[in-house]
Amino acid sequence: MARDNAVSPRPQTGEIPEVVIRRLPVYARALGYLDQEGTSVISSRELGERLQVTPAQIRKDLSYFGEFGKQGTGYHVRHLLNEIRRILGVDREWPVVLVGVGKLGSAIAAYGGFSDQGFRIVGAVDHNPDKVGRRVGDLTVRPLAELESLVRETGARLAVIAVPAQAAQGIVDQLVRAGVRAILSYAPTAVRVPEHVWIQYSDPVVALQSMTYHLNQAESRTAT
Amino acid sequence: MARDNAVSPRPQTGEIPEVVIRRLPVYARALGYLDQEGTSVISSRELGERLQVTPAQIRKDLSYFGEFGKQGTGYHVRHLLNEIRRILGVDREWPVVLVGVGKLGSAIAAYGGFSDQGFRIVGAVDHNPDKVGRRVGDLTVRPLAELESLVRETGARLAVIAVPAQAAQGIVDQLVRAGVRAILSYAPTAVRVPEHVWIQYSDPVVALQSMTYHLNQAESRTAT
DNA sequence: TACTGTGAACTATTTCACAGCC
DNA sequence: GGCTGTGAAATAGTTCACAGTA
Repeated sequence: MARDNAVSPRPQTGEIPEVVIRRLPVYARALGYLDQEGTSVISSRELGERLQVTPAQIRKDLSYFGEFGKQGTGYHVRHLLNEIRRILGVDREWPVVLVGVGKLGSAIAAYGGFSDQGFRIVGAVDHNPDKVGRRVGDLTVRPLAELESLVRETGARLAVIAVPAQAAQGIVDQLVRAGVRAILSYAPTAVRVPEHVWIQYSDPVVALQSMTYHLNQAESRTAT
Repeated sequence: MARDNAVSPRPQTGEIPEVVIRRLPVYARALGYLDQEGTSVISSRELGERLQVTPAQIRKDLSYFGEFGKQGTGYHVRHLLNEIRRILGVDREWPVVLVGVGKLGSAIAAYGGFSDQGFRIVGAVDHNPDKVGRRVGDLTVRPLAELESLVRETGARLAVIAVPAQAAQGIVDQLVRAGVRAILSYAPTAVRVPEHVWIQYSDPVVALQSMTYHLNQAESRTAT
């Protein structure tokens, strides 16, 4: 995964840490709710309480991108939200291709939460001929062979994959070849991507397994 | 989230970093595949290539828990896998309750990947009366009112929630009250939990949004 | 020779604490 | 008075580099 940053409109010094970028969407989401609730101004302390994050962290994170707050007052919710959305590039629509429409893939296709946030699933493909032609969400499933042309036609730079582990690397290679630059993978395996391509994994089993460690610890502590 | 560790069977010095614990399941998953493929021994370098992680990191991570390798050779796959499974506490079955059986929740209930890894979904509840009584996977959906008794009866310490943002905090509070100690949340919002309860979030939109930042950066670099 | 396990060095991230401002 | 923005200090995490060993 490429990590280099560069020219920016802000007087930014050096690199912006990846962890900071990962927190920005969380801030944006909370600000969206606050805005809906009619809150127009919020301090880093209040936002931090809501998100269970320290106020200093919020302020420091935002300071990488500019000065968005007002001393003595806090942040204007709507304004900060817009700024973060602009920074993240989510102030426009992103076409996304979906690979794999098994149970999880179908749920993703039907999930409204993407389009709400500007991610439009523009096509879905599946390896399984039985699935091809089926409707999921408002899409018709296309054959895997059409994956690369789908990416090229739609200009999608983002893909979500929900395929079995053995298929993942091959799919990723095809996506990359066709021009995809960021992949969210639900396949339970690690894959290799070139430097300029971003990948993120989401595996519920991995998440649960790291929590069982702590439950065990707590238990053995009690037992002692 | 509590972070304290304590007595341990190993000559372990101090705390084990949370990041290390999060990588353990990833190592375990890869070792499982290696074992299936018939690989019996692997070096940190080879495993690192597969996972796109430095060999030093793998060795360091494992060293928190003991000495599992052989100099000049590497690690015995099956043995290391068993050790990691034991460390994570996934060498036994964990009952899990599922809250919310909308599209995502149903996909989770039907997903075989959990039971393969020792997570058995022992019950599912939903707020919506229309969903109550339906079958998902091999479960019958129960009313939300039965959530606490379900947790108590099954002794579940783990929960997966897939509910709307507004419902999340209330559900979490009920789960905690009933004795749940770790929650995997697909609700698109942050919630508050007491110190002794672990929570992990998984929101695809958040994941995608942090990637669009980088795509934008790459684009503006090219444009300049 | 080819590897592990690990202190020590380095790098990254978080938190503190306070000047400056509304 | 209450809050932001931010250097500096403190912590946390990663990588190096090598002694030890099969």
